[in-house]
Amino acid sequence: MAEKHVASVDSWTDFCMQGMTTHFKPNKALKCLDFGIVHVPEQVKKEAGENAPALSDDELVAMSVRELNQHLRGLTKDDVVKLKQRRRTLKNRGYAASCRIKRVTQKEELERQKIDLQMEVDKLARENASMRLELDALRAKYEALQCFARTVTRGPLSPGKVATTSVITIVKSANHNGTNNNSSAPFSAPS
Amino acid sequence: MAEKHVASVDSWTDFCMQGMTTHFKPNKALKCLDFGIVHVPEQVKKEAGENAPALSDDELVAMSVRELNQHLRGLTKDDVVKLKQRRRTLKNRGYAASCRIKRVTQKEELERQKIDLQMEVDKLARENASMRLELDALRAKYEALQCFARTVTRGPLSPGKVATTSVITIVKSANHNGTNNNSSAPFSAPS
DNA sequence: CTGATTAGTCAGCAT
DNA sequence: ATGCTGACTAATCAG
Repeated sequence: MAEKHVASVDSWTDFCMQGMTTHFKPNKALKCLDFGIVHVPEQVKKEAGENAPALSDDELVAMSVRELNQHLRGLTKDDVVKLKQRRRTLKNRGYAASCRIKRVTQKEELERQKIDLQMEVDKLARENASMRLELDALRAKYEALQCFARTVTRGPLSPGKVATTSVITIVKSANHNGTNNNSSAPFSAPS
Repeated sequence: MAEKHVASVDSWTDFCMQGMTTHFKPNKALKCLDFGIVHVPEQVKKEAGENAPALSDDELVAMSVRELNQHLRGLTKDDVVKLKQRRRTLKNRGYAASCRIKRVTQKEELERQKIDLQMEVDKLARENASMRLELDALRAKYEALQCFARTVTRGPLSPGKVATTSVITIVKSANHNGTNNNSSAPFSAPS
C-alpha cells in the first residue's frame, strides 16, 4: 500500500509536460531581465500535424470550459486527457502563486498592525506621563491650598473647641494687590 | 536561452530517484496512520550486488562527509555522482521543512507580539481613563476649595482695597467637629 | 470540479 | 559544499 507512485511518476509527468513551458517560466518578475512573453518555442503538442493551433499556456489557462471543449473536438482520448491535465497543472501554478502572494500580504499586514499598535502605545504612554505630571502638580497645589485653608480656618483659634457655625481668621498674605495671578501660589486657578 | 531544462529534467530526476523513498515519504506526521518506520522496501541502490549496505535516507542525510567518502569507495563514478545527488536532494528536503517551520514560527511570533501590544494598549488606556477621572475629581475639589478660600479670604471685605499683609474673614461652616474626615468636602485630603 | 494548501524537488543565491 | 528561499508540481483537502 501507499507505493502507488514511487518511480513511475516522473515519466508520466514528462509525458504530460510535452507542450508546456515547464520550469523556469518567466512568470512574474523573476530574474528574467526584460523579455516579457518570449519563449513559446514553436513546439506543437505531440503528434500534432493535424489542425491544433498549439494553444499557449496563457490561452489554455484563461479558457472557459466551453471554449476548451471546442478545442477538444477531433482529438485523441489521450490528447484530451493530456490537455486537461496540462490545464490543471497551469491552474495549479496560478493557485500556488496566489498562495505565496497571500502569505506575504498577510505577513505585511501583521507587521503594519504591529507598528500601528506600537505607535498607539507610545502615544498613550506620553499622555499618561503628562497626565501624571499634571496630577502631581495639581496634588501639590491642592495640598498647599489645603494647608493654607486649614491655617486660615482654625489657625488662630484653639484647636480643641471651635464654633461650628462661624470662624474668624487672620492671615498674612504676600499678595500686593487683590487679584489672582495664576502663579504657583495657592490662589492660582488650575491650569 | 533559458530553455536549458524543458523536457529532460524529469528523466534525469527519475534517474536520480532510484534508491530514494521518494514522494509520499512517511516523513513526519503525515496522514500515515500509525506504522512508524515501516517501508524501506529492501531495495538496493541500482546495480548493487556488490557490498553496498543500501543506505537508508536517514543514514545518508545524517552522514558526515568523511563517512560518506568511506561509503563511496569502490563505486562507479556515476554511482558516486548519483549518491551525492541523492544526499543533496535529501538535504534539500530538510531545508524546505526548516524553511516552512521558520515561516510559521515567525508568523506566530508576530501574532504574539501583536497580542502583547494590544494588552499594553488596553492597560495604558485603563490607566489613562482612571487618571483622567482622578484628575477631573481633583480639579473639582481644588476649585471648590479655591472658591472656599476666596470666600474666606476676601469675602467679607471690600473687594477693591484689601490690606496686603493681613486679612480677617468670617465664614460659615457645616463641620460639627474640628477634624477632617476625608469626605468630598473642600477640606478632605487628596486620595 | 475549482481553488487553496502542503510537502517535495530544483534553480539560484549567499556564505 | 551547505543552507535557504522562490517557483513549480502533485497530492490532498474543502466547498
